[in-house]
Amino acid sequence: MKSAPKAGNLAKDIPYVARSCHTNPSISCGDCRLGELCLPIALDTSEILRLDEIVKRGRALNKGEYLYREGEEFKSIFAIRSGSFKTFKTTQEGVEQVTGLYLPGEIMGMDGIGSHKHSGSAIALETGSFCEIPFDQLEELSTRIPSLQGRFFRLMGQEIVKDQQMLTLVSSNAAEERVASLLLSISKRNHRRKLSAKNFRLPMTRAEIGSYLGVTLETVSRIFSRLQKLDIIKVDNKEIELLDIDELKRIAKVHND
Amino acid sequence: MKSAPKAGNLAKDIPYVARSCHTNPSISCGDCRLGELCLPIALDTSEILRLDEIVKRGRALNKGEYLYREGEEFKSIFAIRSGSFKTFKTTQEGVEQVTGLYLPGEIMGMDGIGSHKHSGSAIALETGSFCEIPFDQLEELSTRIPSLQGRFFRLMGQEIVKDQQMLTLVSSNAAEERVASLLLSISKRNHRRKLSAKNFRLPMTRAEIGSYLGVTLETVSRIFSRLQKLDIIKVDNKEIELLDIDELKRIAKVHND
DNA sequence: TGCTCCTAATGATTTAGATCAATATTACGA
DNA sequence: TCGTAATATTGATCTAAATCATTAGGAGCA
Repeated sequence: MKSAPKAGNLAKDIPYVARSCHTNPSISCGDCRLGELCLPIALDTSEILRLDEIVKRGRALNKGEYLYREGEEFKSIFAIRSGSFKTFKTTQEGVEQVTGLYLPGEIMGMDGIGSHKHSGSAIALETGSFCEIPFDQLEELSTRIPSLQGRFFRLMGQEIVKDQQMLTLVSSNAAEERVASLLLSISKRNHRRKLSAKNFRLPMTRAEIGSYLGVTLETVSRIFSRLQKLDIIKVDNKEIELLDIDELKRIAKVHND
Repeated sequence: MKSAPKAGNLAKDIPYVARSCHTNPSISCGDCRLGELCLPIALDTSEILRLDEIVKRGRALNKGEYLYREGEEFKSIFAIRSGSFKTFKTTQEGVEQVTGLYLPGEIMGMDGIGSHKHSGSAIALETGSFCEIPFDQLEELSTRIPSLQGRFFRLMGQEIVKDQQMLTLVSSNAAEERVASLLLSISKRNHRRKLSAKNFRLPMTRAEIGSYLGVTLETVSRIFSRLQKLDIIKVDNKEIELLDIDELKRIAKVHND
């Protein structure tokens, strides 16, 4: 068994992972290395301090624990600090429909703003942590910090564009394109966080990926196998390596960047 | 030929339609009968006057004219006053993918907020008119009128939920369900505007509907024919009559309202 | 160490909807 | 008012992906 590196006696009994920057609940927005992806961007130092006052550092959640549930009263938005989360709706037949995948630095819960109720549920796909930002306080602060208001308008606008891209992807493209696009999306988002764009662990099962992309889990599995046979990706269960990103982009019909 | 009713000599040379309330460009937000669907809701009289000052009443657009184009700099959002509009993206193969249908009282253009560029284009599906609201001025006014800020946050939240519902619809449901859902959606939105929930004119062609729903135009046509044969709807080209809304809801798998 | 559950891979078969094709209908401009 | 182009319907055929079914890996646990 490989033991985790020691870092002074502060951490005697705490598992290594719990000491990393973004799982340390005491860290402030100004010091958070996710800041540039999150809300504080566009704020100056004193403004960040004011934001800090309303942000609640949430406890870690284990896999399967809920951040919020469909139909629940909307109170807060959530900034992911570590781990990964999915959002989903449950159809009246009891089938789960995945509507989103959220990685560190991304904001969840904006689906509740329009009606004061969450339109879907959110759960942790693995152990993760988050910051909770009470929305009424964020609104109040936004009227006093115009750049925060602008930042949040833009965040919501990005969410709209993201959802529309997903709609376009699912309504017009073949299964292989959808899978390729998802892999590229995760790769890109990892890259933004200074992680490897080529190697990553899929946070979702084949069934969840399929639900998200509007195909069956068998189709997802077959496409992974096919792309592996073509030496475009390497698949080891949930570990993915992108071997030929250009070819993947060609398949996903991504022309830009 | 049936002549339009006369209404005093003000309108001597102007076609009848041009005199209706929501195509009269001089009408103010406070007097607009769409107010309750649009931005002014939640504002008091003096606040509406301030909003009025920044709203530009746009000229009427003919079918096929653009409100904005993909990639164009984002400057304003648009409130539809009359007619109908679609938003769409053009794929690199030159195929048009419809991303939205907008009816009077609804707000378009929020796709540009996140990046200051429009992520898609918007054109008139028939003669229509709109109000243009410069976004920088709306932002500025929002910091001074908290209820306006809140109203706009909620509008954006609704857009997010709407897009996610569309995603869910397209990624999980059969073609017939998608068509039934679209008919019910138009019906419901007509009803909100005090128009008939049972009879309406489809503003889109079969091809546009198909693109929006992720099916081919032939499939749309076949489903219309099938639903007509079952006496669930009556189809006369673009004129639709909903004969059995409950059955349509059953097909669309809508349980609520 | 083996047992059970969950997840993934892969093959066989079926099917919903795409594609191709041929009219029919409607809208529109000269 | 006619003629042409755009739009819609309907049929025949094809195919990508769904469905059904089996086997194989892991992970967690007694």
